[in-house]
Parts: sequence; structure tokens; C-alpha cells
Amino acid sequence: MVKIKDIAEQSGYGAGTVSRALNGGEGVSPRALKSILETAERMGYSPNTYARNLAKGDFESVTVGLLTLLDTNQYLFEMLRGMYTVLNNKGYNILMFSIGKKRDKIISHIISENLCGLIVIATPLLDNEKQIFNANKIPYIYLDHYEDGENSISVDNFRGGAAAAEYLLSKGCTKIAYIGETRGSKHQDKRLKGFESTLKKNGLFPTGIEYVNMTFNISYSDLEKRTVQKVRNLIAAGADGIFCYCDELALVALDEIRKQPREIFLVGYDDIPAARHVSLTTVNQPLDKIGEEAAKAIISLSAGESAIINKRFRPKLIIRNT
Amino acid sequence: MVKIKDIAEQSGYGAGTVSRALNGGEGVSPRALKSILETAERMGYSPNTYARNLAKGDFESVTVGLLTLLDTNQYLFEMLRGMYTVLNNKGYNILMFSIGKKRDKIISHIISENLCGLIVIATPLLDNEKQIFNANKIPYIYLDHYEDGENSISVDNFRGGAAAAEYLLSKGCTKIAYIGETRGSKHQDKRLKGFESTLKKNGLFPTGIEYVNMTFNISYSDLEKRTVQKVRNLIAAGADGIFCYCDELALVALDEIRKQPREIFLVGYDDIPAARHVSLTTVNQPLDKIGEEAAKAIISLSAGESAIINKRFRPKLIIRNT
DNA sequence: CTGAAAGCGCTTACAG
DNA sequence: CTGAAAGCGCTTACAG
Repeated sequence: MVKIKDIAEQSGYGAGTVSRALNGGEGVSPRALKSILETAERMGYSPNTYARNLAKGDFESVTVGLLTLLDTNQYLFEMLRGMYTVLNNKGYNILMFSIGKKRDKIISHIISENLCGLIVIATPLLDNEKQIFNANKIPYIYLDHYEDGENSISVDNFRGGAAAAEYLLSKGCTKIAYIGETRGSKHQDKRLKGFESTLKKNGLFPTGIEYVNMTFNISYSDLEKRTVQKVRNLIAAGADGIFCYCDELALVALDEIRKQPREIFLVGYDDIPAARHVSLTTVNQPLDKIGEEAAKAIISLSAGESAIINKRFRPKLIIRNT
Repeated sequence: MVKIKDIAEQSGYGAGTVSRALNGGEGVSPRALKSILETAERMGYSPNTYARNLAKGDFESVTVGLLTLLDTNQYLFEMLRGMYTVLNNKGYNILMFSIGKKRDKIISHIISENLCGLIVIATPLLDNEKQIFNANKIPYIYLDHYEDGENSISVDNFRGGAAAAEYLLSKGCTKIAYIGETRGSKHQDKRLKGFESTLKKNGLFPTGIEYVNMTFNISYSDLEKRTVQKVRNLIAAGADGIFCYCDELALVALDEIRKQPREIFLVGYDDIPAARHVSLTTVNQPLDKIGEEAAKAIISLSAGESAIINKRFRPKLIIRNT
């Protein structure tokens, strides 16, 4: 890379003058300015931001990092929206990292950035990673993931599953089934646990549990086809109430259910915008809200807050016409 | 801020040893390691990333900046999704800035970051800002904004408006109206132009044009109320076809239209997920696609591509039941 | 208006 | 295992 020294040599001026010329040209003769700028352009000079920032001595960071899994789906962007709103209002920037196989590389990249804090989305950190962040004085907070003794903003998935079951029971359903996602996740486990435990308390067991593969790269029509099949299985098994892991699944299920002669109740999860328009009963997670909270929390942590921050949101059942 | 020198003095070791201790402790006696780490902790040491990076000498950047307006709405996140997908797959990070009143500050902040490129969303840059980016060798590309001689990925809004008009005409509508957004934008202007020019070609003029204030902070029910009023005005004026600036507006209009005894055709814009579920005819902009394209483009620009990149997407009319 | 020099805070051969 | 020193590329008083 070409540096100021190179330009100085080529143009015949000193490094100081070159630097001044490059930064607005104050106190530099027009003649020198022109010559320096030209040779800089000709040599393809591009300033080194690290050196510049170091020399300037302004080290305050206003950028908060965001660490997510590679395949985090739609819901990431809902939360991001909330974070974006508060962070931008307060003059912070957001730097998104996604963590894949080579975690070490990402982690060292993260600490090479001048961050004031890090929001870790829906995934636990390894112990040595925590140590690294601590050693580098980068405060972090989990979002949508709870861990004892760590800062976190999360949602009570167990409660969400329970709420869905309660609703279905209140509708008089006695054969209640579940449709989930094949890969699974801690969130799903907890929702399912809340769901099952509520059924059990009422002397029931799931009438059927089906899983649909929702991998990133499958087309909507494919997803539709698979889901319809699972829904039919459940209906054939006599289900009169179905709880879906997420609204995307529920939306497909709804089309199928509405074709049936008998009434089958349905509860989704997430309350995506479409849910309202098709009148789907669903469990709402205030994603933008928790995004906002995480943002506020990381700001106060970066300001030196030392108490552990822990907020757990209750999902809310939104009763509509299913 | 406490620096290595301070720790060196306090712990009684040299700066070199302190640095080694802080970086894994290789080649440092256990005794020194412990002592140094402890005093670093006690003194609240936090490394200076600029100095570190400068000393390490690894200057390659893998972060692309994203410059947006403060109040960019939902659609930003759709595009972001597309960018995120390709950028992350290729190992790049995304750093989001939003531009408000104090542009200068943001711009100088941007160039203080070690970016490999910048994507500028839906807003023009000022001439001096372009100069700054050029001088700092930060390639940039416009997304959803076209400007002669500049890199850009955009959508043909004129065509989108024309397509909406054509559809309504094909349905036999003769009293065709428009509902827009109060604040306006270049995008709206162009859609409206395409819309009007197509009507004119067919010997028609807009039967009515209404604007709804959609500012960020108004509640949904407020928006609903206002929009319903405008829709009624248009219907009272005899409209048999309505084109809306965006689906959010169209969704509200749809509810109102479905209450009417006579048939009124409706076209939205954006094709948000809810549109499919309520069977709204609308104009689809492939937002994730253009996000992906922008990402690919900035990568190649940062790799030295010198030809001007220009892609213009055609919006697509999605015919459903309105 | 210009240049030489010190300094930003860290890392890393090098010598011991 | 440790310390002194050079160097990363830039900026900024300072003297002229």
C-alpha cells in the first residue's frame, strides 16, 4: 500500500505537508496542494484508518456489535428493527457479524473492532469466548437466550407453549396436536414442554406431533406441500386443535383446515403481519420490543452499568378467529 | 485510559512482556503472567484496537458500510436481508449508519472506519460527500436510487406505476384514482408519473388523488382511520379502480372496498407478505434481490472493478383477486 | 507555507 | 523468560 511517505518522496514535499494537503489543505500553498493531491491520486493513495485514528487520539466507540447465527431467519430482522430504532436515535452504529464454522476467526475479528458492546442473538457463547470479551472489556448481552449469571433479554417460550395449549383447551379441544420444525432448537423444546405440560395437567397427551423441514433454501411451494401433508395426517388422527411452532407453518395449515367440514382450532406463533390479515390466533412475541430493550441495555452496560441485566418477556396470546 | 505502559510500570515488567501476557501469555513465566493479568484487571485495562491493528499490520477490510435515512421503513430490512445473505456467505460484515441532520459528522465517522465499500440506500449523496469517499478510496453504490454516472442498483418506479394503470385499464376501469403518501418522495413521483402517463395515453385522467400522512410515529389505528376517509372520498367520486402507493395503504383500502356493493379494483405496491394472504393485486419489487445485487456489486467494486455498475430492475405486477 | 520530529498505543524481532 | 528498541502510518505542535 502506498503511504504518506511515498507521496512525500514523489511530490518532493514533507510528510507533514502531505498530510495537511490530504486533510483539507489548510495552510498549504495552492501549488503544493495541487501537486500533492495529483500525485496521491496517481499513486492510488488510500489512508490507513488505524494510523489516522491512533494519531488523532479519539477512541470513543459508538458502534455496537451484533452477533448472530448464519441462518437466523426473518425474526432477526424484526428484532434488528427495534435495536436500530433506539441505537440510531442515540447516535450508535450497528455492526453485524454472523458466526459460522470458524468461530475463532470471527471472535478475533470482533475484538479487532472498536466496539462499545456486543449483542449476542439466540446463541450461547463458549467459555473461552466470554473470557476474551471480558479481557477486552467488551460488555455483551444475550438476546433471546437466557443463561444464568449473564446479561440477557429473553422471552419465556415455555409460557408461550403453555398459553397455546390453554387456549385450545378453553375451546373444548380434546385431541390436540403439534407441528414443529425438524431441526429443532431450544426455543422449540421449551414451547413444546410448556405445551405438553399444560396438556398433561389436564389429563391429555398430544394427539400427534409432526415436524416439517423448513431449511432456508426450500421454496415456499415445497414447504407448503410438505406442511399440508403433515396437517392431513394430524386431521386424519382426529385432531380438533393444532398448535404450530411458527406462523409460517400455521398459515399453510390454516388453508387446509378451512377446507375441512368440522371445526379445528389453530394457534400459530410469532404474530407476523400476515397473521392479522388472515385472522390467525397466535402467540405474539414482542420482537421489536425486545430488540429495543437489548439496545438500551447494551448502552447502559457500555456506560459502565455493573449490575447484571435480566429481562424476560411474557409472550401474549392474540385471540382471533382460529 | 490505562495503557500497556501503565501496567508495565505497576507490575514491574516491561511493555513487551505485558503485551505478550495480554495476548495468550506465550513465552511468559506463569508468575509474570498472573501478576500482569491481575494488575491489568485491577487497573481496568482495555486495549486500543487502533494501535493494535496498526502494529499488527493487517489492514484488509471485510466490512461494508450501509448508509440509510433515519426513517427508512420496513423495506430497508427486506433489502438488508438480501445483502446480509450474500455478504455473510462471503465473509463480510455489515456496518449500518444512518444519516440524519448532522451529515458531516456521520460522513467523517464513516471514513474513520476501515470500510471496503459503502452501499447508499435510497438517498443521493452531496457532491462534497462523493469527493470525500473518492479521496478516501471508498467505493460506493446507490441502492434504490439512480444517478447518472454513478454505480447503482435500482427499480423502475415509472414502470411500476404504469403497470398498475395498465392492469386497472385492462379490467375496464374508467374512473381510476390514486392514494399516496403525504411527504412524497422521488419514488412516489415516478410511480405517479408512470401511472398518469398511462392513463393519459388512454384518454383518461386520474379521477382523484388523495394523500395520507404515514409518518413513522403514527399508530396503526390512526393510519387506518385516515386512510379509510380518503378511500371513501374516492369512492364517492365514483372511482372504480384505485392504485395505492404501498401495500400498507392498500390493505386498509381493501377492507373498505370489500364493504362496497359495486366492484372496485385495487392495486397495491411492494407485495409485502400480507398481500398474498389477503389476495391483493400488487406491484412486486424484488427487494431481497436488489439487496443481493448491491452486495455483489460492492464486493466487486471493492475488488477493483472500475466499470460503472448499473442495474435497473423491472417491478412485476402480481395479479390476485383485487 | 514548510519540514523535522515527537507521539498516538501497541507488537515483535532481537539480544541477552 | 525478559527488556529495550524499532516500527506500524498518521497527525500536530513547533521552529523556521
